[in-house]
Amino acid sequence: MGVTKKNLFDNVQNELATVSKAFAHPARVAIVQHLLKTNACINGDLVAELGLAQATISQHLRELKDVGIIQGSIEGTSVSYCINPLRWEEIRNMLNQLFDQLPSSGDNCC
Amino acid sequence: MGVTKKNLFDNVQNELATVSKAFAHPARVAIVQHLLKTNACINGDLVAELGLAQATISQHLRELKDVGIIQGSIEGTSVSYCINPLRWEEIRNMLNQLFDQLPSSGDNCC
DNA sequence: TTTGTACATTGCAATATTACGATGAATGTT
DNA sequence: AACATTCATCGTAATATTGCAATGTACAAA
Repeated sequence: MGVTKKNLFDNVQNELATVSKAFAHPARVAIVQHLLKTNACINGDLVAELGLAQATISQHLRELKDVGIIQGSIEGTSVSYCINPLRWEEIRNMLNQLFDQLPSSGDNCC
Repeated sequence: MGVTKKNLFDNVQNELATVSKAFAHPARVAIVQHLLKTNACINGDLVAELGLAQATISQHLRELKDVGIIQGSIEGTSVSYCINPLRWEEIRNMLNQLFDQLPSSGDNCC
C-alpha cells in the first residue's frame, strides 16, 4: 500500500529509517558532500553543480532540513545552507551504535 | 517522475544512496537488528516477531539481500538468514568515510 | 515603482514503494 | 502417494517519491 506501518516499530528503528531515507537519494548525498567540502554553505551553486532543476534541488534541501541534517539562514536575497554539526554527531553515533553490534568473531552461520 | 537520475551522480554517491535506501524502512532496520542479536540467523521467526505478513517480510529480506547486507541459505524446509560480515564492514567504512568529514572546529556558518 | 535575482511552493505526470492475498516450488512427514 | 510446512513470487491496490514547469514571495538595485 506504500504506507509504512510505523506503529509496529520502536523509536530507534523509526529514527534510523527516517535518517537513512534522507541519504537514500544520490542528489541528497551529493548535496551533503558539497556542504561538507565547501564549508562555506552555498545554495544556488548546487543547481549548477548537480544537473537538476532549481525546484528539485529546493525539494531535496527541504527533506534534508526536515530531518535536521542541514540548516539554512537567509543571507540577503540568497539562502545559506550548512551541516548541523550537533545533529550530524547524533546521527553518527546512532549509526555507530548499529554498526558496532556485529560480533566480529568468525560467525559464518550461512 | 519518481525516476532517479542516477547518471548525474558518481559511484560513491549512488552506492551510499542504495545502501541507505536498504535501511530506509523500519521493518528492514528491525530485521537487521534481529539478525545482529540472534546470531542464529532465523527467518520464520521474523513473521511472528514483526507484525507483518509473510509475503511482506520476504520482500524486505530480498531487498536487504540485493544490497548484500544479508545472505540466506536453505536449511531443510526453512531458510536461514544472517548478516554478511564482509559487506557489513564495507558499509561501515563507507559511512565512516562520510561522517568523519565534518571539520569539528567551531563551524557555525549558519 | 519597476525590474531582476534567489528560493520556496504548488500542481501535476511518471515511476517506485509498501503491503498482502493468492499461488507456486521445494522439502519433510505420514 | 497425499499432505503439511516454509518460503518465494505474482498480481494488485494504496500511497510515496521524483522531477519539473509555473507561479508565488522576498529582497535589492535601478
